[in-house]
Amino acid sequence: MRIGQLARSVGVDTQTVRFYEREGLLPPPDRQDNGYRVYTERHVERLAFIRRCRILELSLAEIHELQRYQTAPHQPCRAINTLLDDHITHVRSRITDLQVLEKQLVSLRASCNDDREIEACGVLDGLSEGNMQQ
Amino acid sequence: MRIGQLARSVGVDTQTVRFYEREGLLPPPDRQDNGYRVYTERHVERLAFIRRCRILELSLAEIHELQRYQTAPHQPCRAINTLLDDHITHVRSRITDLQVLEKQLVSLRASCNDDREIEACGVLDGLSEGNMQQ
DNA sequence: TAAAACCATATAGTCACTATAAGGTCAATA
DNA sequence: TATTGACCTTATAGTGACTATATGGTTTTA
Repeated sequence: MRIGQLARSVGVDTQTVRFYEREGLLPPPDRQDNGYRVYTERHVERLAFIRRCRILELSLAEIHELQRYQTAPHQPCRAINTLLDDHITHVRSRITDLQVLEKQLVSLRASCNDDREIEACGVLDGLSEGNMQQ
Repeated sequence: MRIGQLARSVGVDTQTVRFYEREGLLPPPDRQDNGYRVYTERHVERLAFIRRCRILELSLAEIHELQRYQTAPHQPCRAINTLLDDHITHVRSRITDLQVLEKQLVSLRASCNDDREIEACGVLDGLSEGNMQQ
């Protein structure tokens, strides 16, 4: 299978596939005589793994770490669970941050309506004066 | 006032101040004979405005747009409100995405405990098998 | 046979900084 | 006086995860 078919089958761009290879996330495949990359089912699985991790917004470094664990099947899996726990913590903290942000934005928005001149705009005023509760 | 004092007074790095100048967000200040930048109160206000916008996670492009509006004080301010509404929409949609993500991660995490071998790790298994509900 | 679709590499751009290198300026101290 | 330290300058590269572009070779299809 060539790079286009691999990419389509997993739903990424061919550029992204080459990028993952450069980053060491996807093993370099064999080449045809013309230099074209030839992929196997193993590559499809490996790329699909990366894609699923990315959908969960794991970083490439975290995916790398997971791949390293896969090469030591008889080690305890605590590190994997920890990695996921840390990621969950990260996601939750980002949600909290954004919820605070949303409140601030909504409150700022409430300080104006559409029928003013820019000079009197409550939003611009709120951004200009320092009465923001950090 | 020199760049260090300006930066400290607003809580950013001097590099960031120069970066904003290059990006056209902060007007180029006068220079001393030795080439040092000299800032005024106006610059402090301008930088503080940028900083407050950044705390609300407005992009530099959006901040630029707001600054353009400021130069036309008698135009109606609807565009400003719209910019903020769009940003609120963006933040809300990101929150929703992350909440979905969190559920998926927690469910994945529940499929394992710390006492297994990597080979049998529920988390790794969940990432490897394609039974993810997108 | 020619066009379309595919493949290759290399390089630059995105965003908002942050880090590093290499050097000039200035005031206070040894 | 020399030197240390804190400041300032510019230029360039790195971050993360791609995405876009340029340039050219190969294969497939009409």
